[in-house]
Amino acid sequence: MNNALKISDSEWKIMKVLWQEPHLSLGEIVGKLKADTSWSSTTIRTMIGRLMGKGVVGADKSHNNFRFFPLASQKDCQQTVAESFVDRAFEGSISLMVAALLSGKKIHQDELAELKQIIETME
Amino acid sequence: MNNALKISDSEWKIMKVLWQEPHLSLGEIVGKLKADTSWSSTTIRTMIGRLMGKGVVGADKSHNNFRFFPLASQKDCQQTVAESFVDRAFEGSISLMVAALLSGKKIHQDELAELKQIIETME
DNA sequence: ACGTAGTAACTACAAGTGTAAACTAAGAGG
DNA sequence: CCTCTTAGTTTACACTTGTAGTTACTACGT
Repeated sequence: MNNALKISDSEWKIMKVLWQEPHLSLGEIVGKLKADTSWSSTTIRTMIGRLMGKGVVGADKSHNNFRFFPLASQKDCQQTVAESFVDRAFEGSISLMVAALLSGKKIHQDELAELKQIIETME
Repeated sequence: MNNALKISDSEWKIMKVLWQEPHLSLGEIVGKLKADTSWSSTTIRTMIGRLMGKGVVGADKSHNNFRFFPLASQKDCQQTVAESFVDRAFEGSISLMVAALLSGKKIHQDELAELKQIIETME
């Protein structure tokens, strides 16, 4: 995912399913997505095709049908999009973004603790 | 900006100019954008029109031409987009996102210090 | 009064996104 | 062997985004 490819919102949902469990068939992906979307299987298939076109999803046809799997790791994709997001909306400043997020209403105390820990393990 | 409006990448650049200095004419906006884009003035005008359509930019026609100004504050917009971004890419976990960002190569020590401070002033 | 510069307003158009129907092939079950 | 279910493939279509040309207006300076 070094290439600056754009994964759209909807496509991202499919990637999440695949990251969580690779090598799924179309039907299985549809099943997993039933929960948060009401996309038809052809819709999902279209998006998988686009993701393959973007080189972030691969397919292998073992038996009769394809099984799809991610070609880019979630970590890499997350990092890439996070960086470009921070650049675009916060001039690259992580702290500005965190400040904006923390100023929003509901910050769990846990979240703060975790954050603190991450930063400490970092330096 | 409570409405979940989408401001596209390019539009965002225009908003930034307007946030930095409101009440600019088209020509002035074009001037400010010369630095990082090579958009023609009609292109910019088109985007301003779209932003007005989305209700995030207003115009007042004082003399002969319009002066544009933001109707949504940068803070609000940043918070909105940051929240939706974290939700989409990191399941809402700020710490996950920060971890991803910090694991990227170049983290300035300053950045870390600032972050730490933000978190401390927070609890 | 007239050209010029800056704008407004309208139109355009390709690529990307969201969403899916339709048609087809092919294995699974009876 | 025939039908049903699943999946693959093709085609579609509206909306958004990026990008801009064209045409018409209007104040401003000469």
